Amino acid sequence: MATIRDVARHAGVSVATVSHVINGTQYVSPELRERVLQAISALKYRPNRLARALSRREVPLIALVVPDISNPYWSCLARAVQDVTDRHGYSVIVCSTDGLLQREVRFLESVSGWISGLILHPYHLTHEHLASYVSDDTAVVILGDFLRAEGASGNWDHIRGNNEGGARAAVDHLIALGHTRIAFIQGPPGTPSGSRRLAGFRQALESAGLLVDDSLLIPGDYTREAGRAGVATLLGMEHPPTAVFCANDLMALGAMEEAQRLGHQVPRDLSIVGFDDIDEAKRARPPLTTVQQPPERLGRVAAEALVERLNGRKEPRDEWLTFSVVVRGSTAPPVERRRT
Amino acid sequence: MATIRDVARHAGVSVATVSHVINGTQYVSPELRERVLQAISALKYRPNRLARALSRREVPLIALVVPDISNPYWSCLARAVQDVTDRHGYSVIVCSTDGLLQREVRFLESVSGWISGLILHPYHLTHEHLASYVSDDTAVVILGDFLRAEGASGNWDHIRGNNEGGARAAVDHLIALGHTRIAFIQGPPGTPSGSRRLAGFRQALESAGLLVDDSLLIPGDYTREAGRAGVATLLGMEHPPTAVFCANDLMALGAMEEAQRLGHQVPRDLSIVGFDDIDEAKRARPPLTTVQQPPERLGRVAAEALVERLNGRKEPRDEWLTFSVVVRGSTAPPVERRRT
DNA sequence: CTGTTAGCGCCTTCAG
DNA sequence: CTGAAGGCGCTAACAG
Repeated sequence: MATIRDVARHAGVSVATVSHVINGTQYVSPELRERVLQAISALKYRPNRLARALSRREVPLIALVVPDISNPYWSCLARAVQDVTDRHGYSVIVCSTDGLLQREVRFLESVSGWISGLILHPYHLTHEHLASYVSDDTAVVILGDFLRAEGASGNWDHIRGNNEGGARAAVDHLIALGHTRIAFIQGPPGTPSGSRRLAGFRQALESAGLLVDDSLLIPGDYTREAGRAGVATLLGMEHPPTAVFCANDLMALGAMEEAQRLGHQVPRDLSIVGFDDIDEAKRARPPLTTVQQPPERLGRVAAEALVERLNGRKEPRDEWLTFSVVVRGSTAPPVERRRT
Repeated sequence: MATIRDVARHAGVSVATVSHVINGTQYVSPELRERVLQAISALKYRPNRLARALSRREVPLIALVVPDISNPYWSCLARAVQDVTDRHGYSVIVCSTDGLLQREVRFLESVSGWISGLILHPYHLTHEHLASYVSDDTAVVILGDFLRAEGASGNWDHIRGNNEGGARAAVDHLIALGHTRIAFIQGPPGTPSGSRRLAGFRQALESAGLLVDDSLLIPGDYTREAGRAGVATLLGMEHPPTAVFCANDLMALGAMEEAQRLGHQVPRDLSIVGFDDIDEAKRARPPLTTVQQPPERLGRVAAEALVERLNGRKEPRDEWLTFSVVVRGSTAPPVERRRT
């Protein structure tokens, strides 16, 4: 590999001049510039990015850590992040942790020192982990709910949706339709978003004076298959629910497919509500009623916050994104009501 | 940030000694070693990985480029790759190109210089692109079919499955069951795997003396939704096929779901065959008959090839993985036959 | 065994 | 406007 010195020699100029024509850091006479350019292509010179980063003390790489990249919610968010950061000259390294603390930690460990910024949605990661694996000069944006220790050392941004409020609103919608026997297919146990959505579910029922039937609280993990399995369990019960709220769209979609496969009609026999509003939700048949909290927006906002911080902002930013319930075709009043 | 020099000063030793205790490159007396270790933790010293990489002339990062990370086939492969490379001290940067040449190129561009190895499954990328974006000292393993130009400069490894043979075998299975009207839901147009599987499909029909009905050649793009849409088209025809071969499992799964949703029974009314044997295939109802070419194996073999190359192997390696048809519950003789 | 020293490849003052 | 020289932080010979 040719070095900048080889180019300088070949062009008969100094390394400084070569550096200037490459980076446009200073005016160079057209003649010299031309000679340098020729030398560069003659030698197939490519600047060594490591050396450049070391010297400039900046790396054009940022990392994005999400729970499950095969979930369209996250792949969509990833794309949104890249759209923003690309424009500012940063490339993104994406990691899918599959909900495993070990992978969250391992990834941070492996990229630490190679990146100048980090966007992450922690599942199990705590404040301590973050503080110990991420150096202070790394810009950090946290996505979603995350326990921030008191007197936390990290100066990090924080962008989140309203999991509790969104869940409550979704269930309120079901209750308003007349449902009283409402099931919940949950998110992964122990995760912030999972427990907040569960809390919202409970609140909605309680403030409507309805009992929370624990047998209608089905475990899940945000995958399509969990939705399938969950709905199969529910529909096999003696007194199946008339509506089910799923902690995310992917499970709702799976639930809907499985319910239909088992010969039930949605929403006539079973109303289904999701959470997120991923792209597929509106294309499902029937289109899915869901809590809109689009990944594009979250990704964009997070990426913009990160770029700002990379550009020198110091004050931490803490932002709550709004949500709304989008009523589509997968919800309707329960059959009993209809017949009265 | 503390540097190695700060540590040396703090411990009252030379930088070389510090370097040696960090890297274990030479014996250091227990006493000094202890002093160094203390200095390190006192100063919260973390070696600068950039500087280390520059000096050692090796980067512990490799890149993996796949068409669509939200497809379980690829996320599974990614995991297999990481399992292997982790053990050898390399971290993996994954990129999903979404089948876009622009993204293939852009990613290569952005990681070039930051990685010491590369595993990729090109969709549109040509030999020239690769040669121009990847420096000669980068180890490269190519996955799948890829046109290798004559007199190619790149010294690259090549691991691939047998797309054509696998497709042919799958269709042969359908033919052996007695199907004569067989549809094909295709892969993304213009991609190597897509066209090879189509070729295999054609060959099977032709060597059985069956006509290829172009109206049964449905476009697809390896997504679940394409499978759904494709089967809906097919089942809406005047003379629907009795069997459909899908260019990958995800489409086959989508096709099966949609067929069932529309009230058809699989395999009684429609036999379905996939390609890949992803994890979900065996768990579908009915379990999917498919061409087994497991992503774990491909990922592992590719990663091992890369590591070997990183360790100095020079001769290019060119390997064809074997496949087999796994007959499960989604295929059966066509109804007409049964009744005779 | 330990310390000194010369790079790794690039950027960046700072004279001229 | 150009070039010489020092430094980014670390590793690796090579003396001692």
